[in-house]
Parts: sequence; structure tokens; C-alpha cells
Amino acid sequence: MYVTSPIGIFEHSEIRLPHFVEAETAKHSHFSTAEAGHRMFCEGDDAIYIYEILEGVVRTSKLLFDGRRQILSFGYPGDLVGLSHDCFYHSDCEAVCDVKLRVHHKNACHASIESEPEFAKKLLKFAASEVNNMQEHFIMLGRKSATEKVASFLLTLLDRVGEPKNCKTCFDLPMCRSDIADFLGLTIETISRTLTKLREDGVIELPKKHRVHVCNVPGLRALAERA
Amino acid sequence: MYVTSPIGIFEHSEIRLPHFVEAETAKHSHFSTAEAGHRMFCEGDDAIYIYEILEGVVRTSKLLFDGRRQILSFGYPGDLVGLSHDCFYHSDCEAVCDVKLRVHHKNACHASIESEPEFAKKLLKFAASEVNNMQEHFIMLGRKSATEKVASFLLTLLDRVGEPKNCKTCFDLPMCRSDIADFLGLTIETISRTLTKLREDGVIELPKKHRVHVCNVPGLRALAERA
DNA sequence: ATTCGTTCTTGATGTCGATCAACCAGATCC
DNA sequence: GGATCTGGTTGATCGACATCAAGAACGAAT
Repeated sequence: MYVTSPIGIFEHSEIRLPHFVEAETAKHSHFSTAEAGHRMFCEGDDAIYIYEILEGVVRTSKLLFDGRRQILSFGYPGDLVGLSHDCFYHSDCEAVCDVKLRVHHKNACHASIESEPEFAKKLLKFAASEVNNMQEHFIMLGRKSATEKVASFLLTLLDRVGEPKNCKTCFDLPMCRSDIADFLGLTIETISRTLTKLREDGVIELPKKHRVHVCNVPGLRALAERA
Repeated sequence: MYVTSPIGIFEHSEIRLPHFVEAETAKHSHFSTAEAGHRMFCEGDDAIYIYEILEGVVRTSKLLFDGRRQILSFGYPGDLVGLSHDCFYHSDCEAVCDVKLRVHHKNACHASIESEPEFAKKLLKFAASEVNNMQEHFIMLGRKSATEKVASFLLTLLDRVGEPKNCKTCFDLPMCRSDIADFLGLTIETISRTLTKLREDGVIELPKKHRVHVCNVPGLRALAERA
């Protein structure tokens, strides 16, 4: 679920959810879509569904009383959003672009846990790895400079959805600058300036506002830990 | 496990671990102690044990290549540290003061999960609530000012371990200023200055360096969200 | 009590990123 | 085409917190 993940949890491991949930929850799950900008759930809503992202990207966020926003995660295909320890969602969730979803009933998951201890262990493993990814993001928010934050963010996307083209690695940046800013604890101006700086230094190209070509991966990696 | 938690997970809920683990893991768990400053485990070590804090406080942290540190959590009595999704710890863990622990073998927990679906559900609930607490801390690190951070931190400790005395609420601050700084993404100087400011404003008293008396709880609460 | 070492506090100065403000590029509409 | 709107860029200035530096408070050892 967290873009901060170095690898997609479900994509590259044996715990890809559909496979395990299928048996018990298929009859209780359904497919759905959401248009760009659509709010899937709000903080405080009854947490009845667990959403599995099939296509597109969603963002989860929390608001402060005065409107300040922190984006908690970007959900990419293979990710889960909407897990709750009580019966309420603790964040908002919106579609960043058009998304395709698989919607699982919470109760069906609970049933699976009881009938299949293996499933429980894997869900637990998923949760623990979420915790781990979030811990990485703690360092990001608490101790990294603006350049390091942006470089780290681009690297995470590169590792997760980058496609090699010639000698470059390319990917879309579906979220707007203010989403990135609220994810990294910065302002849109700082995001813009930092991206410009990376472009001027020849580390990346920005053919379109929402498209990134990384020309110098080692350079970007160095900036992520050093600048 | 996270001081960011408004209430102790195990303290106030039905999922206090010893009760549930007892049956299956008692024979595999043992009691232990660690002195102030002792390192319980390092990032990268084999994650064989899950530690339950019985007395005292521990800190988990991650280091950046150049020594910058982020404290991920302070573990108070009732908390668990050392859960891992693979077989390795992903943070360091040290005793902030002398601590008493109960040490559970990872394998015993796994066995319990298989034999007791209820246990699995509760452990999962615990993990999900960890995620939730961490999300709160994201806002803290990404979007709050120094004053808001310190006030929020003190409030969390107050809610968790505060003892009413006369018209004040009192608690120990077992960690040093640099621990607080690395937890909140600030410097020791800023922590010190902010505490001094709170003292000068009559919100708190600092009878000793590691002791806090909160004189004006609503005032502190206001600062946590407003300043 | 004296010394030493560590941690904390306080002050002076610096800097990174925020804020304020103007402009620009696309998209949509007529 | 021009008008308008939204999101992104760029520049000038400001301020919150970091950094650098000196001292104070406290405990431990002698």
C-alpha cells in the first residue's frame, strides 16, 4: 500500500491477495471503479470494505483542523486500503486517477482468517510489512532534506513502476504536485523547484508535467541519501 | 508500542497479550531484564524474539548512513517490539531505562496463530492499530510546528502514564532530550527552548529534568493543535 | 568538597524551506 | 480566435528551526 515500499508487497511475493482470498471471499467481493478525484471513504466512516487496487492509483490522507493535510500513502495496483483495527476508517481515501478496484467485505476476510490459519499469517505478514514501510517513511519525514525527500520519492516510484526505455527509466507521476508535497511534508513550490533542479542537473527529464524519465539512476540514488 | 497511541493497546483492551499467549507460548517464553542503555537488538539481526515490555521504557530507532537518527517508537509497559514480516529486525532497539521484559519465541507465536484463530485476529487487530498510531505520527512529523509537536508528545505521555496530583497531572520523562528530538524530527536545542517556553507560560512545571507536571491540560491541548 | 563528564539551557547567527506574488502553460469553453 | 480556469513554475522575501558556541546544572568518582 505504501509507495514507500521498495517492492510491491503483492506483486513480488507469494502473498498476492486475490489468490488467497478467492476461496473464501470471492462470493462476497465485487469489482468496482472510481473516477479521478472520487472519494472512496472518509475518516470516521464505518469500515465495511477492504479495497484492493487493480488499476490506477489512490491516495489516503488525514486532515488537521485547519486544513493542513498529510498524505499517508499512495495505493498502487496490488495494494490494499481500508484495513481497520476498530470498525472505522482512520483516513480519507480518494482516487488520484481513474481506478479499478476489487471490493472485499470485511466479514468475508474475518471468516477466512478463522477457517484458514495460513491466510491469517499472511495477512499478518502484510500488516507487519506495512509497519516496516511506514518506518522508512518516518525517516523521510523526520530527518531528510527536501532534495533527499524528492529523490527518494522518485526512486521508490522507479523501483515500483519504472519501465526501462533506451538508457532511461520512465514512469508516470499521476498525482499532482500538491499531493507529492503533502506526502513529503513540503510545499508545492519546493516540489517544483526541486524537480527543476534535478532536471537542470541532468538527473531527470520532465517531458510532460506528469511524466518522469530518469537519466541517471545512480545519481538520483546518491541524492536520495546524500544531498 | 507507539507512544503516539492515545491509549495503551493492551492496557485498556481485551487483547492484552500475556492472557492469550499464555496457553500456547508460556513454555517458550521467559522473563528477562535489560539495563539502561543496553541494546536489545539491531537492524538486520535475526528476528527470533518478540519482546513484551513489562516495566520501564525502550526505544526503537533507525539510522541514516551519516548518523542522523529517527526514533520510531517508545515502548511502554504492555507494548510489543520486534514484530517482523521477514526474519529480520528492521530497527534498533535499546532500553531507555532499566526494563523488565517477557521474551516470546517467534515460533511459539506462529504456532498460536495456527491453533487459535482468535489469537490471530487479535494480533492482526494489534498490527492494524499500530498502523493507525503510526499514521497519527505522520501528521506530527510532516505537518506540525515545533510547539505543536512537543505539546502533542507531552499530551500522549500524559494520557498514557499521567498521574493526577492535586490539580496537576504528573509523569516521568525517562528519555533524554536527544531521544525526544529524534522522535519529533527536531534538535535538542529546540526541545529545550520549547519546554522552557511552556514552563514560562505556566502550562507545565519541570521540577526535575526528567519529570513533568502539567498545570494546564486544556492549555496544553490547545497548543497541540493550534500553535 | 573538588574535579570531571555528561546533559541541558541559553544566546547569536545562519539557512533551508515557507510564504507571498507574479507569471506561464494547457485545457475547456464560448 | 479570445476568455477563463486550474495547476505548475519562478522570483523575492521572510521566518522557523538549525547550527555554532558558551555556560550552567547535575551526578559520579576521587
